[in-house]
Amino acid sequence: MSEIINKTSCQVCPYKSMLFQKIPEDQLNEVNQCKKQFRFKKGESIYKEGDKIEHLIYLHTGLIKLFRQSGEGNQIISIAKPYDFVGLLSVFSNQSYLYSMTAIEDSELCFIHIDCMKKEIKQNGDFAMGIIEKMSSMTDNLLNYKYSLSKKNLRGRIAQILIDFADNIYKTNEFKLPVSRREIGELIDMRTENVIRIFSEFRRDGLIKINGPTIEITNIDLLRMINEHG
Amino acid sequence: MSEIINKTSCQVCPYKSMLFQKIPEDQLNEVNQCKKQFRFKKGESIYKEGDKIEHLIYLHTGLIKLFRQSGEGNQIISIAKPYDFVGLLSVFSNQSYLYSMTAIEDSELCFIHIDCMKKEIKQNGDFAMGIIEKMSSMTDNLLNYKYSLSKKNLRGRIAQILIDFADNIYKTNEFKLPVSRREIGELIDMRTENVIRIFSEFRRDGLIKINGPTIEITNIDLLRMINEHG
DNA sequence: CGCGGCTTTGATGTTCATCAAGTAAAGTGG
DNA sequence: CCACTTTACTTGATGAACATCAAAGCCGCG
Repeated sequence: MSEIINKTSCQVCPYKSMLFQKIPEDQLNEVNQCKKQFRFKKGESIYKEGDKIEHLIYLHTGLIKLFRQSGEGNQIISIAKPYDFVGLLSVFSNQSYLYSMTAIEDSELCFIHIDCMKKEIKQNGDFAMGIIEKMSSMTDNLLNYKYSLSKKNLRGRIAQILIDFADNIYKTNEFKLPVSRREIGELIDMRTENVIRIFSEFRRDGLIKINGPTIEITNIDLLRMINEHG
Repeated sequence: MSEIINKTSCQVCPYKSMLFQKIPEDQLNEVNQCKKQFRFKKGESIYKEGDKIEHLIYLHTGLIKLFRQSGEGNQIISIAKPYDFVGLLSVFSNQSYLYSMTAIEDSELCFIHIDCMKKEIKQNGDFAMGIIEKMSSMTDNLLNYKYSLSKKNLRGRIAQILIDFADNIYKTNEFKLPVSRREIGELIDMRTENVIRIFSEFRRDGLIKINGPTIEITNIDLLRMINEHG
């Protein structure tokens, strides 16, 4: 089960976001009042599609998947990593969450009450502008990511996701995959069988090594080539 | 060539957006000072990818396509219709436009200087909150649209775009297509030949009539079925 | 008139989803 | 702790959907 943990005061929080740096001392105290910190274990559900939106979630450590149930089989929208505002893009236009969220690694999260955010936005123009800029760049990134995926063939998509894990999430060429083959398929829109097939192909061709759940990228240059030209 | 046209004062503008209704009289006068109105003819380019961002564009009448050049062949991101803020999603996080914009019908646009928008956001919390809500719902819609497209087969995609034109843009079952077959392909991610093939198929099956550039939907119920189940 | 762009149809090939079947790993209850 | 069930992983065979290639008609425009 998720557990509540002691609050770090925003003033000294090591995860203090660029955004909250724009808030003066006294207002930051208000934010402190309306936030809670939680720890979720790998596999635990944080919110489900349709739950009432009450908090904006800021991810300190861990990984969260955002996904949507669509008949048989889910669709993963994105994977949030530390310093991300999880689901920021839709919290301000909906009464309830459009996506479910589940921790895919042990995670620590800061829950900030949405009314508190709104109040802050209304009374602090710089903060509002910061939120807008953040939303704007998140949208750009998401669209870019999805568009570049949709143009690629299957090998190119697998290459992209491996590079993404190595470069942007784990910052190393050897890492433990936090998602199953099926989940990878749900994220980059292909069948589980083909995810496996191309992993095997990459292994045979010496691009990666697979040791149980851990992946080591052994030829990142070629992988980048496949990512670009796939 | 595009021509500048006389400004309507925001106070009495018939296109006055939900957003600007939140701005009090005196501040609205400031907005009036920093806006220009233009008329563009069908086919005219408004901005190109990479141009410096100086204005937020609000579409009064007409249609605008947002697209991106990607090597051979463009990719159409979306088609903006009256009362849309064109490109709102990325104007606040970039120095230059990520997408090109071209009028695909004769259009009238209101150009509001971006600095003016930012100033308004900072000094008016309700307005800021309005922009945030607008961005949030635009992102939701865009993602929904693209996801529902990507899951469909080609017939389903053509059905969706026809329904979209009929329901959301022209509000009638008979309309003149503002885009070529190739552009339709660029929007819903398929080859020109297949766009044509499926149009012909739909014509043979009595779903639509094609008279030169105009399309008449003759069996919208079946078209909706194909849209849902394709 | 001839050139280029848009449209159309047919033939062919590739990519990927689907189906099938089997192994390994991990959770479940007695 | 072991039988049992379920879930993840893996490989091969087949077929459907779609891209690609080719060729020709149409139309506007210089």
